[in-house]
Amino acid sequence: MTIRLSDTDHKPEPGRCVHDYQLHCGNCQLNSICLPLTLETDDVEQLDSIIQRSKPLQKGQFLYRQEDAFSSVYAVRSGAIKAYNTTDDGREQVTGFYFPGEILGMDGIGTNHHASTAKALETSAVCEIPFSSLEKLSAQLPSLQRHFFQLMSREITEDQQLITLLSKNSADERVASLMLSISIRNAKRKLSATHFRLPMSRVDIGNYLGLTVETVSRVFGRMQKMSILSVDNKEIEILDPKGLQRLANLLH
Amino acid sequence: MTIRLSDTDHKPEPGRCVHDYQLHCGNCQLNSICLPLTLETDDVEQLDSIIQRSKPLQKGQFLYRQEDAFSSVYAVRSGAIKAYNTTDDGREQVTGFYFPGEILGMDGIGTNHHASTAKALETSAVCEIPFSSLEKLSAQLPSLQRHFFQLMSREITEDQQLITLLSKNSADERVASLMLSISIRNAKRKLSATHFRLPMSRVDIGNYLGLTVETVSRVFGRMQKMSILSVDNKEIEILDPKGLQRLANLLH
DNA sequence: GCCACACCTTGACATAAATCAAGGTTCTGC
DNA sequence: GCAGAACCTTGATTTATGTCAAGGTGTGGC
Repeated sequence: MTIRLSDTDHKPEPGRCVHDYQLHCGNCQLNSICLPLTLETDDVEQLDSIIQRSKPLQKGQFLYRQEDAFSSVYAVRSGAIKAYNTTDDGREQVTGFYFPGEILGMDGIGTNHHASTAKALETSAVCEIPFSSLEKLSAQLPSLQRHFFQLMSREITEDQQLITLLSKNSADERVASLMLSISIRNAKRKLSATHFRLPMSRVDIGNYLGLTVETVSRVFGRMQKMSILSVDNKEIEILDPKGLQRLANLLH
Repeated sequence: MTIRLSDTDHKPEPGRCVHDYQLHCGNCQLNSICLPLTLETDDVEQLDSIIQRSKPLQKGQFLYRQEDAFSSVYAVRSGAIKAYNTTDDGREQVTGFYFPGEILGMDGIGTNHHASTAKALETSAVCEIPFSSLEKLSAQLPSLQRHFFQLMSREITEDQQLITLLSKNSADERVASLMLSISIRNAKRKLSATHFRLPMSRVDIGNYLGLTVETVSRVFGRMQKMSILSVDNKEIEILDPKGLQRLANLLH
């Protein structure tokens, strides 16, 4: 259960693909949805130089824990991470799922301590971006400063959409919205928008959406019966995208 | 229903207090909880020079509306503002109440359009902070950049706390938490932590907390019966702070 | 290849909060 | 100071989702 981020003695095995460890922002396929988005080539190199890449996290390992001192934000390179809060009375609330190209950890900036715990849902690689370096570089590169402000702002609007979902929508609408969100985010990464494997358990989905496992399971059952989804354990196929949007209440 | 922010021909009436219109960040009593928090005297003056103050908003007037082009963030100087999202199907979700010293409008940075509508709950004065100026100044003043990153981060963690509240807590716990939040924010402004007037309606409270008006009203009734609160319409007195914390589930 | 455990599904029942309904109170404009 | 509107309260009833319970399925370790 050790965090391996600082482990640097990794030697690529002969004959094994090592591109993960030679990756730079400039040639990363995710850079169109990640931090370097709006940067010029020279600026990307500067950003690249502050980013630390490391060995992948295994399923169940922690990227950071609630109350840990905050020092970096992280970009997911591969895999999937869940972030969750633990309340005083020990209950957990999943606040987000992070897929490749997405940034997490910004909730620690305000207090210098992480306000949530981040855990790998499957084997995942992340880029660590030391915040102090990011701050300095941001002051020099207006487009980076702007971009980071925008990322944080988007995190705010996404949280507010989740607030609305939890407060106003039925179990079916919530699950449909999550499936659509994952579908859209897959499409952005040039993956199938209609056929994917969920990295998280039903418990995690329920926790994120404010529902019990049983309810999530029943909703999947109903959607399957309505031929909107085909659900085979964690394999999801969206059979009727319009129907799913209608269920999510996104189609007038 | 006009927004009066750009109205500048105000002439102080003789014998009427005009200090609102001569206020600077340097002498503002709220500056310990507002933007200038960590700035040196010279820097405060620079910040002060970009801030636009204006005539107060009357109750019901809009500071900005969802979809409006984003150009500024706002600090509340007096009164109270509510922010809410309107969904595609016309339902509203209150995402926050903003009191003096608090900053709103940051949800517009990500897309250059406001993601919510901000409406005055009572006569309110605000300071308008043009974002382009704030960005430029932030690049020059590291402590301002840091402070603004922190403000956005705190907005994220607060939204995540609301997510947890909506997802995991009962009606009583939600209402108790809101009362405590208002009490704590009042204390920060050197106002009474135990006796205050709610600027928002029961409908707004219910909307914010994901409850109906009837439920909110019944919860207040119950708390009154338990001698935790004294509720006289919008006048609230916290009779038993410990009891309220226990109800909010914040006391082990 | 099998055991154990975590994960998922389905059914029966309980319940918190929503909905529906009616009446009371407070505020606002004239 | 009055009329109308907006706001708030309280009661009776319904309902979506939670809880409890039991059994099925997939998966990783040995």
